Amino acid sequence: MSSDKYIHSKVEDKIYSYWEKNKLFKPKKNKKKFSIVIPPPNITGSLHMGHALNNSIQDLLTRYHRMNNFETLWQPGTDHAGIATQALVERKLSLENISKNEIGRKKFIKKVWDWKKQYGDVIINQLKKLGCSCDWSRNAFTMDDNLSKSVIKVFVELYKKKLIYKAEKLINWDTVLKTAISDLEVDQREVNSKLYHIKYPIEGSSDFIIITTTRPETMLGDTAIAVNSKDLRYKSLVGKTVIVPIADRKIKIIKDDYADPDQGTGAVKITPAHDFNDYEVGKRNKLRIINIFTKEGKINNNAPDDYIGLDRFEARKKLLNELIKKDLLSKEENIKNKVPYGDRSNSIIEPFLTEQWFVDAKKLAINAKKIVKKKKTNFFPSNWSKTYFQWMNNIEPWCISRQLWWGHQIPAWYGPDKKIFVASNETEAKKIAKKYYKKKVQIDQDPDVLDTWFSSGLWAFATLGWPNKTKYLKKFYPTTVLVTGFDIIFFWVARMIMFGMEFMNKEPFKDIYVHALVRDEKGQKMSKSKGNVIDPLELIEKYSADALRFTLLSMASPGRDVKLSEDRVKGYRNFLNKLWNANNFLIMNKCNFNNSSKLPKLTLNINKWIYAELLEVKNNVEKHIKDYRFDEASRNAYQFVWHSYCDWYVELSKTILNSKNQKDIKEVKIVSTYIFKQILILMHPFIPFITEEIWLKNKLDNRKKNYLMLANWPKDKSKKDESYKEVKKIINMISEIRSFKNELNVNPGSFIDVSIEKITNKSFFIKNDVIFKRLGRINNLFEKDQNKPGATLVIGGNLFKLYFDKTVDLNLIKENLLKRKNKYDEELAKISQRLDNKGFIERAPKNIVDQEKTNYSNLKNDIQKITLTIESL
RNA sequence: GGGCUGUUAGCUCAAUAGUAGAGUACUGCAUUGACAUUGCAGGGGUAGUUGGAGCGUAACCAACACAGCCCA
Repeated sequence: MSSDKYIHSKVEDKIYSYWEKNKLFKPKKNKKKFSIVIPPPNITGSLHMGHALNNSIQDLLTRYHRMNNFETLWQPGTDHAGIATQALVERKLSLENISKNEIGRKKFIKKVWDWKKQYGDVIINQLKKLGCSCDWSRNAFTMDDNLSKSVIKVFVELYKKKLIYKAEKLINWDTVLKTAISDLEVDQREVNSKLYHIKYPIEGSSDFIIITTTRPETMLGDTAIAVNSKDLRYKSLVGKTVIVPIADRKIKIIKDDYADPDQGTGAVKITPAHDFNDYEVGKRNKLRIINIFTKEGKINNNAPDDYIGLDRFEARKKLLNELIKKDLLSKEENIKNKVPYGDRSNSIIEPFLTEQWFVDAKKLAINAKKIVKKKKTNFFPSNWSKTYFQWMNNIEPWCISRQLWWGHQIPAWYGPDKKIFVASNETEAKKIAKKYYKKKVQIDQDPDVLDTWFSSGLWAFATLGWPNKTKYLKKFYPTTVLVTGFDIIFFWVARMIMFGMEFMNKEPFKDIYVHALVRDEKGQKMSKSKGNVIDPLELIEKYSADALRFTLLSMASPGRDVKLSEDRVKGYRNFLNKLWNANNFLIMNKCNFNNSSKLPKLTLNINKWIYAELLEVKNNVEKHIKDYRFDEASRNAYQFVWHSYCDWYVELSKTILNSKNQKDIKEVKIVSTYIFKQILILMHPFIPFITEEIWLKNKLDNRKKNYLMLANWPKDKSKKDESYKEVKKIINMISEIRSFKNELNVNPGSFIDVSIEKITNKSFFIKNDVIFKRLGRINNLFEKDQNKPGATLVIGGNLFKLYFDKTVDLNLIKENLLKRKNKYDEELAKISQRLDNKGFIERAPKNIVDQEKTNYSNLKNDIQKITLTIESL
C-alpha cells in the first residue's frame, strides 16, 4: 500500500475557516461558566514563542471547558502600545519626510489609526494560525470607544478619591522618546564603567576633598558633598565649603549616612536633580536642586556657557579633559555598575524633575494584597505569590502620564491660573470651571496621555462591557483563570487586581497560571541580537500548528523555563502522523464510524482492557488539566494514543480481525472505532486541527449536528476487572519473550515453539493462544514438554520452555540466565535488608511491609526456578 | 545588599518519602498490508558536595559549591 502521510498544510487553514464559518467560538448557553481574557498582545507585535506557549495553554483550557458543558468565553483583543506604536508610525512617516510636529496632533493620530487598520490585526491572524478559538466577534482594543470610556471613568473616579494626583517628582525620563516612563519600564543593566576620583578644592585652603563618581558631568548640578557621620577621615571637614570645579559653585560638605565609607573615597557628590538617592539626601538636608539637562539630555543654561547645548556624553568627555588639565582628576578605576536603560528605547534613562500624574498604588495595593492572601485568587505555581507580595509591599507611586500623542489623553483641563479640572469630557470640565471662576474662561486639556498599562489594567472587566452592566460582565466576571508569563506579573496582573478590586470589588480572576519563558535549546533567552530566535510561524509551516502546540504544552512544567528544540517539534509531528495512520487502518478495515457512538456489551478481554485504559487516561488528563499540569496531561495522552492504542490494541485486534469469528470481528471493529473517536475527542484541545480533519473526514459531524468542538468527554469510571488484568499479563509476557529472544541473538521475526508444561494456569494460555502466537511469534504452544533442547524463561513465577529452529549456544543461554539471576539476587538482598530492619517492620505502613514481603517471596521463587534451570543445563 | 528558582541518563525534563522514569539521541535487529514521520529490543544513573532528622530519601532540614532570574 502506498504510504499516506498527514499533510498539515492542506488542512489547517481550511479547518480554521470551518470553525469560524460555523461560529463555534461563540459562547453557547450551558450549565457552568468558564472565562479567560487574553493577555492582549500589542498591535505592533508579531507572534513569538512566548505568545505561542501562552495561547496554546489558553486554547487548551478553552476547548476543554467548551467541550464539557461550560459556557465558555475566551475574550480576545490587542493593546495600543503607546510608545511602540507612536515610534513606529513616526519612523514610517519620517521615511516620507513627514514630521509629526508638522502635521500636528490630530492628523498624526489619524495616521496611527490608519496604520492600525492596516497592520493592527497581523498578530490576531497569527493567533488564528495557532488555532486559537477566541470569540473574535468580541475582539477588543484598548483604544476602542468602550475601553476609552472606562479609562476616563477610572481616571476621574480615582482623582476624586485622591488616588490619582499630579505632583512634581523625580521620575525616569527617556531622552530619546522624550517622555516619562514608570519604574517598571527601566532595566538596570550591568555594564563596564569607570569610577572617577575627582578633587574638589576646599575653600580657603590648598586642600582637596576627593569624591568618586561614575557620572562626572552631573557635577555641574552638584549642591553638596556628603560624608558619613561615622567616617572619622572627614570629621574635621564637615561644614566646610568646597568649590565645584568648572561649575565654580560653592557648596557645603554635609553629614549624611547615605555616604558609604567603603564606597570609593567615602565622600560623595550630591546632585539632587539627577539621582534618586541624591534627591532624598537633598530633601533631608534642604539642598538646592539644580537641573542641568534639557529634555533631550543636553546640557541646559544652568551650566557654564561652553557646555550649554552639549550632549550629556560629550559634556562628560569635555569635562574630564578639563579636569585633567587642571590636575583635578586623581584616578580612574574600571568598575562594573548598574545603569538604567529604557526598555523601549535602549537609551540611558535620566532621573528628571518634572510634574507628572501618579497613581497612589500603595492604597490600591491594600485590597489587592488581601484578596490574594485570602486565597480568592491563587497563583499557580503558588510560589509566584511571594514575588507578588514582595513587589506589592514595596510599591511606589505609579507614574502614569506619558509625553506622547498616541493613547488616552488625560481628562484634565487647566484654567488660566493652572487650576486643574478633571472631568469625563470637555463640556463637563467647562461647566465646573465656569462655576469655579464664576465666568466663562478658556481651559486647555492636559496634552499628555496615559500609560498603556493603565488601560490594560482594566482589561478583565472593561472588555466585558464595564462600566455598563452587561450580561457578559455579570456572567463572566470574575474570570476563571488568567494565563500569563511571569515577566508581566507587576506590569499587568498586579494592576488588574488593584483596579478589579477598586472598581468591581471582586478579584478579576480565580486562578493565575504563570508559565515560564521560552528559551532556545541551550537555555538562552531568545533575542534578535543573538540570532537564536525561533519563529513559531516557521515551525507551524514546517511541522504544523498542532505539533508546535503539543510540544509547548508537553514542556510546560511548572516553574521551569521551556527549552525548545526543533527535534521535539519533529517528534510530535510524527505523533500526528501516527494518529493519521491509525485512522487509515480503521478505514482500511472498513470500520464504520456510524456505529461508533455507542459501545456494545463488551465480551472480549482486549476490548475491556482498552476501554478501561481510555477511561483511566481520560481521568488522568482531566485531573492534570485541572491542576494546570499540561506537561503531565500531554504525556498521558501521548502515551495512551501511541503505546496503548496503536502499539498494543491495534496489534492485539489484528488477531481477531484475521479470525473467522464474525461476532468478535464485529465487536472489535465497533470498539476500535469507538475508542478512536474518543481519542479524537480527548486529543482535540491539544491538537485541534488534525482531530477535526479526521472527524470531518469520517463524517462524525453528522451534518453539523455533532461538532467535535462540542463533543463531551466520556464520563464512565474505569473498571479494571479480570479481563483487564489478563491483557496486562499478556502484554507483559509477550514483552518478556521478545526481549529474551533478542538477548539470545534469535531473530525477533522468527517463529518459535513454546512449551507450557510447567505452568500453573495453562488454561489462560490456551484461551489466549491466538494472541500469544501472533504477537509472540509462536508456531506451537505445547502443553507437554517436547523433550528436546530449548531455553528456559521464567516470567512471574512461571517457567516456559522455548524451542528455536536454530540451535542456540548453550553458553549464551546460561550467561543470560546468570545475568538475570544476579540482578534478582541483588534485588532480593536489598529487600531482605529492609525486612531485617526492625524499625522498618515496626514503623513502616503495613501495606508497604506486606508488599515487600510479597516481593520477597516472588523473587525468591523466580530465583529458585532459574537456579534449577542453570543446574540442569 | 534583599528575595526567588534550579542542579536526576549524552541532551531536554518527570516522578504522594516506599524497586529512579519519559521524550530525544545512541546501538543492534526487523519489515509484503495503518504508519520509515515505522516496529522490536538494548546499553546508559555514586541523583552538585557535606552534614542532620527519619524505619526508609532524588524528595524533608542546614551549610557549601555552581547556574539562572527578580528587586534595590
